[in-house]
Amino acid sequence: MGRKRLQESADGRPTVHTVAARAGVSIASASRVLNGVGGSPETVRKVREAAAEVGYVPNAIARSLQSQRTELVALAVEDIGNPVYVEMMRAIESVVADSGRQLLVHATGGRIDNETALLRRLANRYVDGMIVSPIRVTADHLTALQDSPVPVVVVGQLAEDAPVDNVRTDSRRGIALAVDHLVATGRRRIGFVNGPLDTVPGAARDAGFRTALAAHGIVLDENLVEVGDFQYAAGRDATERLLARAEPDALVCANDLIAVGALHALLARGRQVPTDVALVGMDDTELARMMFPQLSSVSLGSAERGRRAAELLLQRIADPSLPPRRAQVAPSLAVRASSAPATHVPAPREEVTS
Amino acid sequence: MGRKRLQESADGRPTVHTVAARAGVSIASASRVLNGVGGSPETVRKVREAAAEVGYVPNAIARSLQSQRTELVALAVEDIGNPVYVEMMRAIESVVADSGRQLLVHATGGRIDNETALLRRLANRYVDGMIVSPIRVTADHLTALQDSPVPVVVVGQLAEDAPVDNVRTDSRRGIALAVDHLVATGRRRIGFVNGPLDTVPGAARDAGFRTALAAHGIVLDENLVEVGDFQYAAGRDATERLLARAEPDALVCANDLIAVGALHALLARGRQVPTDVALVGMDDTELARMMFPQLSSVSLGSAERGRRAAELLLQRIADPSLPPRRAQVAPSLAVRASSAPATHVPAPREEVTS
DNA sequence: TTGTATGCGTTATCAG
DNA sequence: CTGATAACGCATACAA
Repeated sequence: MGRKRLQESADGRPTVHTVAARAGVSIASASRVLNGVGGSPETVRKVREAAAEVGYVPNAIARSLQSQRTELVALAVEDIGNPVYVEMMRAIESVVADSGRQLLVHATGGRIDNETALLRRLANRYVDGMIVSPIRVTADHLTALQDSPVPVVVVGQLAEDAPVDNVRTDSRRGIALAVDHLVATGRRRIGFVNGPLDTVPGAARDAGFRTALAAHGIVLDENLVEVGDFQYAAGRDATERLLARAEPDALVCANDLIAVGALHALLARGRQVPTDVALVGMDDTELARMMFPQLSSVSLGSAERGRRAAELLLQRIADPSLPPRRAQVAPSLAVRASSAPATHVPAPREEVTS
Repeated sequence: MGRKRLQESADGRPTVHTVAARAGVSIASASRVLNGVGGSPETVRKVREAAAEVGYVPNAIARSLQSQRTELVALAVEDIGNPVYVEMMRAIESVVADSGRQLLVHATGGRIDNETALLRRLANRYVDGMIVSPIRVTADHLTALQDSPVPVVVVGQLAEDAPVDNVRTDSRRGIALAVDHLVATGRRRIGFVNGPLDTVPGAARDAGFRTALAAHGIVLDENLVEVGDFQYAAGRDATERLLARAEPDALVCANDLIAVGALHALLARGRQVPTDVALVGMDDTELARMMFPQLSSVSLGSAERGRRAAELLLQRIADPSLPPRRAQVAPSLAVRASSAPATHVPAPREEVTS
C-alpha cells in the first residue's frame, strides 16, 4: 500500500483532511459538518473550530468532480461592446448570481465557426449550461445546438420546430411599430439602415420594414434603404451613402449603434433631428437616452429576454428531461425627441464640417 | 473490493476507460496518447480511432483536479457597461485566449465588500488568477489582495510599496494634458466634472486638475467644479448644476461617460460645443468618437493596460515566485472637434427645450 | 512502450 | 451519529 494520504493539499493549503485531523474526527464527519448535514453538537463545534483555525475553504474543482456540476453558466454573444448585450448580460447575471452560480462570458465576434467550436467545447463540462445569442444560424449550427452535451438556451429566432429552448421577440413587429409611429407623425419618405441581410435579425427587420410600409400603402424607394454592419461606424457610413442619393424625412435603424451612427451622419450633413429627419433606433439601450436629441427606440426587451433565458436555463439544468420550451417577449416603442412630429417650417440648413 | 469501475461516466458519456477498453489498451496508454506523450504508432492509431468513434472529450474538471489548474482567469471590474472596461476586457480576453485560457467576468458594482468577498472566494480555486480594477482601495482590501491564494494583478493606482503586481497610468498627468491643451487654445474659465472624491481615480483627477490650473497661474473658481458618479446621468446632472451657477468656457470630465452627459447638458442648455464651451473627456473610448461633435479625450491606454495586466498575470501563473512587478502606461490626448479653438465670434444662443 | 496502482479533494455509501 | 472506503475522471510514478 502507498504512503498515507497527506493532510495538506499539494500547495500547502488545508483540506478536509487537515480539518478532520485537527478536530480529531474522520473526514466523513468533517465533510458532513462542513456541508451542514448531520453531526452531533460536539462534533459540529470541533469541526467548525478547526476549519476556522486553519482557514479552510473547500476546493471547487474537487467538489465539482464529485457533484458533476461546476455552478458555472456561460453566455456567448457576438459583441460584448454592444450595449444591448450589456443589458442582457446584466439581467442574466442577476438571475444566475441569485442561484449561487457564476457567469462566464464569451465573445464570438459573430463568427459562426467560433460559435460551433464553443458549443462543442461544452462537452468538456466546464460549465453547467450556456445561453447563446447567435445572429447567424446554419444547419450545422442547429445540429450542434440540439445535441449539445449540456443545456443550452438560445436567445433569438429559431425554426418553429427546433427542439431547443429559446427566447424570442418579434423584431418584424418592432420595426412596424417604428414605421407606424413615423407615418402617424406625418413622415412619408422613410428610410431604413439595416444590418447584414444574411443574419437572422437583419433579414427579419428587412422583411418587417417592407411589410410595414406596404401596410400603409407606401411604395418603397430602394434608394432609401442601406445595409451595413450592426455597428456604429457602419451605420454612419451607410447613412452617408443613403443621404448622398436620397432625401428621407425619417430613418429607421436596425439597432441603436446604427442609429447613433445615423445621427452623427445627419448632423454632420447639417440635417436637423427631428425637424428635417426623424430618427428611430432599435433595442432601446441606454445609448439612445445618452444622445442629444434623445433617440426614440424600439425596445425588444433585452433585459427581459435575458432574464427569461436565464430562468429557462436554470430550470433545464435542474431537470434536463423537460420538453423544449419557448418564451416570447413583445416589442414596444419608446418615443423620444428624435422623432417628435416635424414642424412644418423647414429650418434653414447650414453645412457643418465634421 | 468494490464493484469494477464502469467504462462510462455517470451520465453515459465516454471516459478514458471507454476509449481504452475499445482500443484494447490500458487507461494509462489511452491517456498518454490522448495527451500526445508516448505510445507506439500502433497504440496511437488504435486509441485515436477509438476516441473518435465514441466521440471522446476530456472532462475539464477531472483534468483540473489532477493538474491543479482550471485554465480559467477572472476579471473583476466595477461597471461592465462602461466602455472603458469593455476595451480593457477585449484586450485581456485576447491575451488570455491566446494562452488557451478562458475569461470569467465579474461585475462588482464598485461595492468594496463585494470585491473582497470575491477575493476570498478565489481560495476555492475555481480560477487560476484574477485581474481586478478597484476604484476604491481600503487597507482591508489591500490585505486581501496581498495574501490572495491565487495570483492577482491590479489595474490601477496602489501604494508604492504594495507587494502586488500592478499596471498603472498617471491620470493626474492625463488631466494636465487636457488642461494644457485647453489653456493653449485660449480657454480660461475651465470647469471640471469629476467622479467621487473617495475613489482612487476621483482623488487623483481632482489633484491633477488643481495642480494643472495652478501651473498656468489660473486661480480656480470652486463654482467651476462639480462631482457626481462616473456615470452618464451623474455627469449630465452635475454639469447642469455647474451651468446653473457658472459660465465655463471649457469643461474637463473625469471620464467619457461623464463627458457625454456634459455634452447633453450643454446642448440642452443651448450652449455650442466647442464654440461656447470646449469639452474634453477621459479614457478615449469609442463613445467619444460616436458623439457629435466628436469628443476630445485623454487616453489612459485602457487596452494597453489590459494587455499588460494579462501578460503579468500569465507570467505569474507560470512562475508564482516572481517578485511583484509594476507596469506603467503613459496618458496621451486625442484632440477632436469638441475642443477645437473657440472662434472669437460668440454665436447667438437660443434656448432649446430638451 | 505498456500496464498497475495511486492520488488530486470532495462527497456518498454503508456498516458499525 | 460516526468512520472506513469507494467513487468522480484523469494523469502519472513506478514496475514490468
